[in-house]
Amino acid sequence: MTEPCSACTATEAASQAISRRGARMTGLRRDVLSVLHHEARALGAYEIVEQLEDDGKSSAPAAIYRVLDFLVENGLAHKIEGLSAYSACSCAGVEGPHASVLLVCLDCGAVAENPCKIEAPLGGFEARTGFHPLSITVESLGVCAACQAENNA
Amino acid sequence: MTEPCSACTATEAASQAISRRGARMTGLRRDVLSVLHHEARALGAYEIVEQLEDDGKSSAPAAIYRVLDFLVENGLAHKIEGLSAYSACSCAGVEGPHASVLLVCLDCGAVAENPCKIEAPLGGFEARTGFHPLSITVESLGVCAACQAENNA
DNA sequence: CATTTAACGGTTACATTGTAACTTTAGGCG
DNA sequence: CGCCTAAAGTTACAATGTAACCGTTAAATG
Repeated sequence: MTEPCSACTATEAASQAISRRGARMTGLRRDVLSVLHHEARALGAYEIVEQLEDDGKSSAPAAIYRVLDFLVENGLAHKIEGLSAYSACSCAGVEGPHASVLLVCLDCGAVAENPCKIEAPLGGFEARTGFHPLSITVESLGVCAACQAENNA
Repeated sequence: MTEPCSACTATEAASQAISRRGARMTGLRRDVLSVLHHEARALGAYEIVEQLEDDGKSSAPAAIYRVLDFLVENGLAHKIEGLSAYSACSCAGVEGPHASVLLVCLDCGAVAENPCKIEAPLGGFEARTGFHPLSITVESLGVCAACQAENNA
C-alpha cells in the first residue's frame, strides 16, 4: 500500500472542516485546494487553471476565481496581494476565516504563515481613529532561509 | 492673494525632500504626486491617467506606472495592494522608503496612515524563521469613522 | 418521492491592471 | 558643443479579474 501524501491528508482535513461549517466542499473546490496543497507555494489563478488542465480537468478562470474567493472566505487559502497569488492555509487548528502574517519567498514561492489577531497588526490605531476594519492584510515578500542558503552556496 | 492649498504645499515639501535625497523631481513626477495629494484618496493608475488628461497633460499608463514605482520607492506614495491603488504618503517627518499601516476606507477612499517599523508587524516571526524581508505590507480595508457616521444618518 | 429553490459551475465576452521594448527628449558634465 | 545617462513618449501586448447568462446539481420542503 502507498504512503498517504501529506498534501492529500491536508486537503481531506480541510474538506471535513468545511463540512463542519455547513458549507459545501464540491469537486472543483476540492481540486483547486488539492492543487494548492500539492504545490505548496503561491500560485496565480491562471497557474491553477493550467495545473488543472494538466490533470485533465479544464475550468475557465471565472470559475477558478469563484472557488478561490470561497476558499479565502472560509479560511482554507490566503491571497498574497503583493503577488496576485494564492496559497493553501497552513495553520494547524485554525478554522474559519482568519488573518495571517504571510512571509512569501520570491525565489521559491514558499509561504510561511502565522495566524494573527486583527488587533495586533493595527496596534490600536484603528481603535483611536474609529476605523472599522473589514479585512486585514499583513504580508512580507522576501527570501526564505532555504533560498538564502542556496544563493550563498 | 489666494490661500496656499495644503495639497500644493505637501507636494512642494515632498519635492524638496526628493531633491535632498539626490533624486530628480521631474515634471511628470510632480504632476502625479500633485494629483495624489489633491485627491487625497486611493487612486488607480488609470484614474491618474484620466485626471492628468483632464488637466491637459496626457501620459500613457506605462509612464504613470514608472512614476508610481519611483514615488513608492522614495516613500512619497504607497501602494494599496488590496485595491491596486495608490495614495500620497501622509506621514509627517518621514523621509525615504518606509512601511506604513494603511487604513483604507472602501466608501470614500480615504487612507489613514501610520508609519511602522518592519519588525513590529512581523512580531519576531521572521527572526525565528530566518526569513529575509524585502517589503512589508500592512493594510486594512474597511470603513472610516466619517463614512460610518454618514451611513447611520 | 416530487417539486421547488438555491447554490454551483460552464461559458462567453470583456474590463482592468500591468509590462516589455524601443524611441525620443531632456539634463548633467567634461 | 558633444557625450552620456535618466526620464518620458509610444506601441503593442500580457496578465489579472469580472459580469452576466444559462444549464446542472444538490439541498430543502411539502
